[in-house]
Order: sequence, then structure tokens, then C-alpha cells
Amino acid sequence: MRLTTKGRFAVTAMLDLALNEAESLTKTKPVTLAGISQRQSISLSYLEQLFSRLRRQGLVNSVRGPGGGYRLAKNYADISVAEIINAVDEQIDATQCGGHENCRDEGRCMTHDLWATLNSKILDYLAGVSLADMVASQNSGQKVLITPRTCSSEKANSGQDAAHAIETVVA
Amino acid sequence: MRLTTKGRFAVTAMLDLALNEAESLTKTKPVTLAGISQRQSISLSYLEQLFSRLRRQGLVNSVRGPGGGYRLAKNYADISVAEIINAVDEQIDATQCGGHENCRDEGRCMTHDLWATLNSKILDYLAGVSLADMVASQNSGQKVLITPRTCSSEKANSGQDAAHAIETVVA
DNA sequence: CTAATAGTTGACCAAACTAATCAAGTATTA
DNA sequence: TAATACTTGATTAGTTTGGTCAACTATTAG
Repeated sequence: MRLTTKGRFAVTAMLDLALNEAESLTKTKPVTLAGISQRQSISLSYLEQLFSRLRRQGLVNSVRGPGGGYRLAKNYADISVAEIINAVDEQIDATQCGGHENCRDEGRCMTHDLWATLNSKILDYLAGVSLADMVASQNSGQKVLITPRTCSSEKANSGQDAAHAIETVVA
Repeated sequence: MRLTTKGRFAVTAMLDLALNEAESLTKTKPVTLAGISQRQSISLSYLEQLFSRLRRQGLVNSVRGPGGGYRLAKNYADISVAEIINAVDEQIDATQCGGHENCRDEGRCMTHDLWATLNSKILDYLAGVSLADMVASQNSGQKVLITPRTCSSEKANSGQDAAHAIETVVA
């Protein structure tokens, strides 16, 4: 498991896709990347990279040509955050033995089990959170409605104040 | 919260420090980075960068001069994985509003609460895992003893530290 | 025996560099 | 029009190099 902005953008985009797909319950048009790009202010070509992987992993289906776009390949109660992140952010390996368990005499190297268990813990949690959960929690639990984000009003912002990002939030 | 190899190397190094400090219960010599470098096969200068941050964050104390090295600044039951990772891996911000909550009309942007809660969940878990926990789980739960790792097959290190298995440490 | 002195060890600091990844732009094709 | 492929600049990860500074140890002169 690995957590970077890449996986987060992917989850954000998938959430947007879920919302805009659900908006039209009668399964009409697929959602275009251009739309996601506008609503979430993620660059179109970066979205293309992300959805290329999401498609290969079977999380979304693509429809080419005019009126095309992307659809979720499953019900969005069945798509977990872990799946999305794993699709775009291949996991890293700090064990330097590539996960092979015979890197040392007795068996595994010191950090092997360490990260394996840590990984599975985080994975378990993220696997338990589905797109549907996120939509629901956005709608009910918070007073904040689901609003498309256009955070930087002018795009002039380039992350110079990322220092004090979250940190204040308590469960 | 962010998870990369950087934070993992830091945790690995801190675990090694905890083990080798505990080896001499009578608080004799601090642990050298050169030793950690050999045992964990992490480059010395990378360790220096990591420990520079760990020191500034108050997780370790340094002793200069011959016989010098690093010591844990607290009891290792009081040092969590989350602290270590946060010390070396400054958190990222996929909200693009820098955590400010007035980036959109109604309040926060769409992904704000999303990642905030996700962050705090992961943080909560990692904050609950201490170095002592890791030492204990390595010793008890697994049949695999704590052995220095020299994953890369050759490395010419030879096995002068093959017998470093530690059974003395129990939380 | 003291007191400078040099030598050693290991923390600390700062560039610079390679390689990988992030993120965006442009061109191509169906 | 929309998906795909190719290109490019920016940032990050991790290493290498080369140094300074602090404390310990040994030598050596007074």
C-alpha cells in the first residue's frame, strides 16, 4: 500500500464519476473525462493516465466516440478505495527483497513482516470503504453538501501553503 | 499522512536503533549510523538526512565524537510509527486548498473532508503502534527471529553480524 | 605529571547528481 | 468528439562527494 497524491486524485475522480453517473439514474450518457477535469480541476491528460489504469484493472468501462466517456464497471457499493489506489499506485517495497521470503538465512528479512502486517492493516481499512460509503457520508454526516470543487479561484495557487494541510482533524 | 519508502526506511532505522540500544540495558554506547547502515543496508548519508529530521523533531538525541551516535529521546514504548513517518515525510495535500476551509462557497471543497477523515483514520492506527509493539511482535508472534537484514544477495558484507538475533528484549 | 598537539571517530551540513515519478501539454487516431 | 500516444518540464527519492565541528585518545614537550 502506498499513499500519494496520485491515488487521491484517482479516488477523487472516481467519486466524481460515481456522483455524476448516479445523477442520471436511467443510465444515460457516460461521464467524460473533460467534465471530471473541469469539476475537479485535475488536468485532462493526467486523468487519461489514471483512467487508462483504472480501465485495465476493470474498475471502469470506456465508451469511445461521440457521447462516449467512462462508466463504473461495478455498482459503486462494490468499489473500494483500496481498489482504486492499488489500480493506479502500484505498491512499493521497502524490504528490498521484492517480497521474496528467502532473502536471509532464517527466512525473511527484518522488515518483511513489519510492513506486511502494516500494509494489510491499512489495506483492510481502505478496502472497507466504498464509493457508496463516501457519497453517503458526504451527504448525511456533514452539513457540507457535495459541491464541485474549484478551490483555487485563479489557478495561481501552486501549493505553497501545503505545509499546514490536515493535522487539525480529529476522528 | 503519506506513505512512501522514505518513511519506511526511517521506521526500519528507528527499529534497529531501538533493538541495538536495548541490547545494552546499562545504557552504554549510543548507536552509530554506520552500524545501522551496515545492518539495514541503507546508505549512510541517507540515514544522516533522515536522522537530522528525527533529531530536530525530538525523537532521538545525538552524541558527537568517538563513541558517539544516536539514542532514542524517549522510551520506545512512547515512540509511534506515526511520529516517525511524520518527522521525515511531510504530509501531502491533495485538496489543493491547502487545508483552508473557505475555498468554495458553502465551505470546504469536495475532497476536503474525504481525505481529512481518511488521514485521521490511518494516523490513528499508526499512532497506536509503538516501537515497543514492533519489537514485541517480532519476538513473540513470529517464529522468525530478529536478524539483521542483508537482503541483497552479495554485497560482500559477509556474515559478521549474522548472530545478532535478539531474545533479550521484551516489552 | 601536566599541557599542548595531532589523529581518530562520528555527528552535521551542503551541494550536486541520477533516476524515477508527477503533472501537464500536444499530436494522433478511431 | 473523445480516447490514445508521445513529449516535456517539475518535483521527489536516494546516492555520492566533500567538507566542518565536537569529543575522545594517544603522543610528546615542558
